[in-house]
Amino acid sequence: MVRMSAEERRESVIRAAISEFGRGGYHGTSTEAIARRVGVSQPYLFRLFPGKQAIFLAAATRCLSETRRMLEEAIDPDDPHMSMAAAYKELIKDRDMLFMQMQVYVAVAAMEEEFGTEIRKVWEDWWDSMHLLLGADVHETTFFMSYGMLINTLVSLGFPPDHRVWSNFAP
Amino acid sequence: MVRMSAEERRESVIRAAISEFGRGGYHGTSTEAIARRVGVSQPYLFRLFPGKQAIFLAAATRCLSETRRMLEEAIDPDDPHMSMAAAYKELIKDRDMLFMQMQVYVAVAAMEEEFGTEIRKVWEDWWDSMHLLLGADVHETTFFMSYGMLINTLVSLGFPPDHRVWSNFAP
DNA sequence: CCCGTTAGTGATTAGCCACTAACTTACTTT
DNA sequence: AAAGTAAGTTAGTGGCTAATCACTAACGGG
Repeated sequence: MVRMSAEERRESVIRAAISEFGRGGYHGTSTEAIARRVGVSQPYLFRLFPGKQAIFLAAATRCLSETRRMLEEAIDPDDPHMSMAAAYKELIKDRDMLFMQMQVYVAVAAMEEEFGTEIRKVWEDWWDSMHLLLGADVHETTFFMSYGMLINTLVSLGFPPDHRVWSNFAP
Repeated sequence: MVRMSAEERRESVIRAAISEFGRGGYHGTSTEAIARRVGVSQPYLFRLFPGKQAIFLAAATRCLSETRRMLEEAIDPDDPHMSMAAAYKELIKDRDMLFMQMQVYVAVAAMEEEFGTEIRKVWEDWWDSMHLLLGADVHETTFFMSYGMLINTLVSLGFPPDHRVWSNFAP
């Protein structure tokens, strides 16, 4: 048994939660499954977090801000178009994170009052950050985020990279 | 009590399922809830469909092909860009359908083997149809579908129409 | 080395949910 | 009107799950 500080454990829980919720969604994931992945008993999660919703919310915000951070690092403001491809390629690598992103969107749709306000804020910040990086051009920003969302969809649906629906992304 | 033919009932079930699954997702929706909305006892669903998965799959394919049909009707091949806005506006009206679309994507991600093959086929057909309508220009098609997926996201997240993340869509 | 604090567990429970079996009600056909 | 068939119900079961409670093991400071 490895003892950790509560803060470190919470960190592990968030990472595990991103993977588990990413696959099963909010309702399809049991706290048991998360606990198992962390390597800790299920009741202990409720000492680290007030409830399942809190775990999901922590994982959700982490997922979005982490994704944002990766994009910020990958984009070159001097040549946004060229660096965009590289940025997306980076994102696609982490399937768990990408699935979780989609789960966040549907979770907000389903549980507006629980998650809406907080998640919108994080997403908004992300949008603003991209907006600045891309030269504060609304068309450019919308274009960029659109592509991201389509990629999310294509990955979620499991289309192989050589499928024609991808044809615009690998020239 | 209103008696219907099994076929008519199945139709009602599919419509109810789109609404219910759209909100709760696969795991967050009980067959009880669907039955209640249809106005029928819960066990009877299992006479109309072999199981919950079958209901979801029927609702999922219906949702995608219905969405496709609406777009096909709304797009004017002579002026795709102008008609696109109108097409999307039409789609956004039916929140249940839009939410269901998102739920389909995450459901495929989570349950590849159950839904993957069938859903990919329907989506592929949709993509091909748009591709033709838009003059078989890969850039144009990708652009179009991208915008659609971003709109899905923004609606799911519940951003009000006057929010800046929408600024590119209401010129 | 002891004792307060912090990390962690085992057992349990109330509620929910997909699915089954056995039965009833209503329409149709002859 | 009887018999057959298709639409629908009531009652029930086994499995799972979020959350609680009472408890134990390990660390660290004086």
